[in-house]
Amino acid sequence: MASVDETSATAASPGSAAQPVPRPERGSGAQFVQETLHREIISLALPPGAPLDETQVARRFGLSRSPVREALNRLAAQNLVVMLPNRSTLVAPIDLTTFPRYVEALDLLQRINTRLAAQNRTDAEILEMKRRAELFDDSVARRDHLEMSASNMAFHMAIAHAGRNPYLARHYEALLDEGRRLLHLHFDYLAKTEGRHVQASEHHDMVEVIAARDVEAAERLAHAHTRQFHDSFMRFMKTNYATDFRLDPDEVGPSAGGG
Amino acid sequence: MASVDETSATAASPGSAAQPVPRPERGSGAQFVQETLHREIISLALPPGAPLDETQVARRFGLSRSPVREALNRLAAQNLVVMLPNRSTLVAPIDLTTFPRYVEALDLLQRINTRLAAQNRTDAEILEMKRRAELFDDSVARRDHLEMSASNMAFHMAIAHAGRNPYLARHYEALLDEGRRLLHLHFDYLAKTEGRHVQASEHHDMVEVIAARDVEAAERLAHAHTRQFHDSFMRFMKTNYATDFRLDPDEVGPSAGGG
DNA sequence: AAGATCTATCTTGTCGACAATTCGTCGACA
DNA sequence: TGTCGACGAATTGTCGACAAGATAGATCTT
Repeated sequence: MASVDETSATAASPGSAAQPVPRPERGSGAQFVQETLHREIISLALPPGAPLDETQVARRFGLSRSPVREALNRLAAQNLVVMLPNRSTLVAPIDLTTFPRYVEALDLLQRINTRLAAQNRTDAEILEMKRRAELFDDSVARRDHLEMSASNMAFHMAIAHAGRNPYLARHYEALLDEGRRLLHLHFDYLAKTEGRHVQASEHHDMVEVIAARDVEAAERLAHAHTRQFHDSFMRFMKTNYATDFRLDPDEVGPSAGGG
Repeated sequence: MASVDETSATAASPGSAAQPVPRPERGSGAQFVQETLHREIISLALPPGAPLDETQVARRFGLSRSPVREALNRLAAQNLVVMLPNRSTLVAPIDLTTFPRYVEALDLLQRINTRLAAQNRTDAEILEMKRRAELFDDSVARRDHLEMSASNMAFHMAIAHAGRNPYLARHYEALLDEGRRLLHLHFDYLAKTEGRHVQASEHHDMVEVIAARDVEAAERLAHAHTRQFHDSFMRFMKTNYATDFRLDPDEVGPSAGGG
């Protein structure tokens, strides 16, 4: 199911891939487990609420429980799994009732980071943003969902890094990463119901105003971008989960409007 | 600075910083290690850059390396320690050059959380805020530095919880926790140079405007509160580290969320 | 027969041990 | 005398095993 990217190019490893038996290189055992589980959780291959038995995961990766436990701990710190004390650990459930709160937070961080990028960006960072935007376009063309959410996040993180505030960038990154599961939910919906409506041009527009150092326009576009995601996801919710979810109709971003 | 060498603490030495008291508490040894180290790092009893040898920490707590490793992993997720791969793990250094960036992030989160609290607070939460504010006053009166930074954080988190956005509250909490080390640096300075200038009344003022649901005043006070911390810390920096630190004179909080 | 209790099994938390890697020191050589 | 290489010590990453706590099923009681 999931593509196996070889993180280890060890000696004498010609082409062995796509097996639950990776190369247990010293020091990278836990990291490999973490990255693999991360990918599978993000892509919803591991559905929310699925139990993650330490022994079973250890057997699957051909490792002992120690590196698995370490990987689970790190994933728990990212809020991707929840570890019940003395009980099983399971993939973090998605609480859709907090979606408006999530968008509220995402909107704020997206706006401030994009705004700061317009203030502080260098020319080299503009080129990097363009490269990331094109990589996102490529993944969209290939309909590679995992690559889409990954390259989308990479694009926005390129902006955040240009903003030069590691604290805001870190929190923004955490929010984006958590939101990738929602994106995948969204992707499945778009693939099943109608043609994809991904507004790739928005990314390029954002780069343009950042390059022009237009601070206000950058924040406005960032806000619109969040809102686009919000509206699209709400449509998805209304059609699929037709039950009254009481997703309250708060405006996205409390004092954002108009700027 | 006053480096506290805790590595020499053995089984029978009641050290000042490192208490070798072994806790036979069954079921949550790792949590105890985490909380103890957290406290000692926050209070600067474990100075930034101090090495944390797994074996030594394990010996100190009378545990094996497994729970210690788990505790260190969680602390690493909180950016309180850094784990060099295949090498020692040490207490996270404090990069004072990023202080303006830190304040920038703290200001934003403080303003939005306080603003949301003014919007969404209940009467019970107002009472809780008042209780927390008084607990802070008590700790100030007792000159208990650890309690001061803890109760200050608890007060602001009471506000954040009233704001009803768990994502913004979580990031705010992380920033406050990271900032506690700066507060302790600050406390030492205040104790050594002049009488304490802690504006305890600011907390009560904040509660008042939140109780009155005055959204704009709440954000304004939150901003002023951050600025107070910023200015005070900058004075501390200028006197103690008289070197040209190039702490850039950016305005605290450019024009981010405010409308 | 329904509910509570006890037991069997499973899972986690912790432990001690081993292997691999890194760092410091010593020695050799130009 | 300065630089390079090897050896040794120390620390981390990983492993298998054991005990405590929890879950589920079976048994007993009313």
